Amino acid sequence: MGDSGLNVFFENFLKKESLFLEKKVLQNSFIPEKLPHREEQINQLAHILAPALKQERPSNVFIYGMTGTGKTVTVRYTTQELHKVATGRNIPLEIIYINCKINRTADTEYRLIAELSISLGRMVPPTGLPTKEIYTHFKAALANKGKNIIIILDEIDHLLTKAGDNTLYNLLRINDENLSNHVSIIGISNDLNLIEAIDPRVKSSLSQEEMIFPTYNALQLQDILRQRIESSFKGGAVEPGVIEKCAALAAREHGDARRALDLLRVSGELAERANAGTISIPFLDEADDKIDRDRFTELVSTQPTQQQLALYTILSIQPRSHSIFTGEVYTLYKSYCSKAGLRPLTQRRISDILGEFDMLGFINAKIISKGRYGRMREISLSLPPSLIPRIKQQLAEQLHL
DNA sequence: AGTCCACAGGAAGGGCAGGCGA
DNA sequence: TCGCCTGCCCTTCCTGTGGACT
Repeated sequence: MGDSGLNVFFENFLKKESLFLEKKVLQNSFIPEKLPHREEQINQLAHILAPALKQERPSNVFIYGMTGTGKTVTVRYTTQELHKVATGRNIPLEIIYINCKINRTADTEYRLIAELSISLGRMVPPTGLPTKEIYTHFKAALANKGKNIIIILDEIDHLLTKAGDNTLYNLLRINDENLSNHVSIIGISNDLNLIEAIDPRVKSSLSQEEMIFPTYNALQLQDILRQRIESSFKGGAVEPGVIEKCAALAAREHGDARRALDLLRVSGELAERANAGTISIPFLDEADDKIDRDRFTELVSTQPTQQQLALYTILSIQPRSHSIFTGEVYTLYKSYCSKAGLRPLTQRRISDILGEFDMLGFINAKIISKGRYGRMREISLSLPPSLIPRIKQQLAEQLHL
């Protein structure tokens, strides 16, 4: 495309009518005015938090549910409403939301406490101080506020794996020594197993109240989609049948509302790019592919070199249909290392990396015993098969293999 | 009943980078 | 600028273990 060609393209781009009214309605940070099929949970949470309005300390809450079951949005919605009422009546109330997964803001004890202190308006260095010191800052910041404070720890399972339950234990104990204000904690997690494994003292304290969010079924997802479509797309932009299919695709993945909204948004973008006047089912299918593809290629390309090499090793074994075990991966990994001119990591480390891959959803690792012939991980790929050649290719290029 | 394989995964610590105060 | 602290990645050394084999 020459200069003038580009020019025409941009001009046309501007002239083109968008299918979207407000795209942000489909983003998962958006908090709608109504949350269909979550009335009960909102109600329950409201009951738990209401004492804050009377300057009493609400119970800690532990919320569990799969991804896309509306945990975060329900909590944000409810606390937002609570905050509105409190502000209207001059009741001191502070609500801090922290996603323990984003930007590594809270994957260590230090960073979490630093982040909390900053949220309370106290500047602290992002690293460098002894952990004890940072608690002193945090307590000082709390003392300044002298009111009810609700801390929302989203993806708290991430905090637990990274920082350990000691962090949470220390945080939960803040109330014991600090009388001028009340700290309540809302923990949100999508991994129930992990919570079962934590220190019982932490568990009982954190889950004074427990809420479990059920997954949405296809019909409920349809309601959610209809509600969002109303304000996100122009009238008639979405063809009949798209909502139903979109809900069905998302319901296939344990009723994930986030997935449903992403699907709709991406198919809208694809339709726009193709100059189609409406969103039809083929765009939806394309979006379904694209979302998987983007998620994994992004994840793979941002892995450190050694991790990439380990993944490449697994991918290159995979075409053979027999199951793969740790030993085979490690042996082959070492040979690829010499090929790529890298010093191989120890088996111990690779073992951990395989564990990370399991967590990331690249592989499915199961520990099995072959009796006399040892105990090891049985590895199968959980990447979408259609993506494997593409990812392998991408890794080969990045690793110069 | 006991052995022993081939790892899993815990504990401790080394080395390094980034950020701090002095 | 230096020494110091911490988190992170990694190694070393270690103990634990399900079940086929003897």
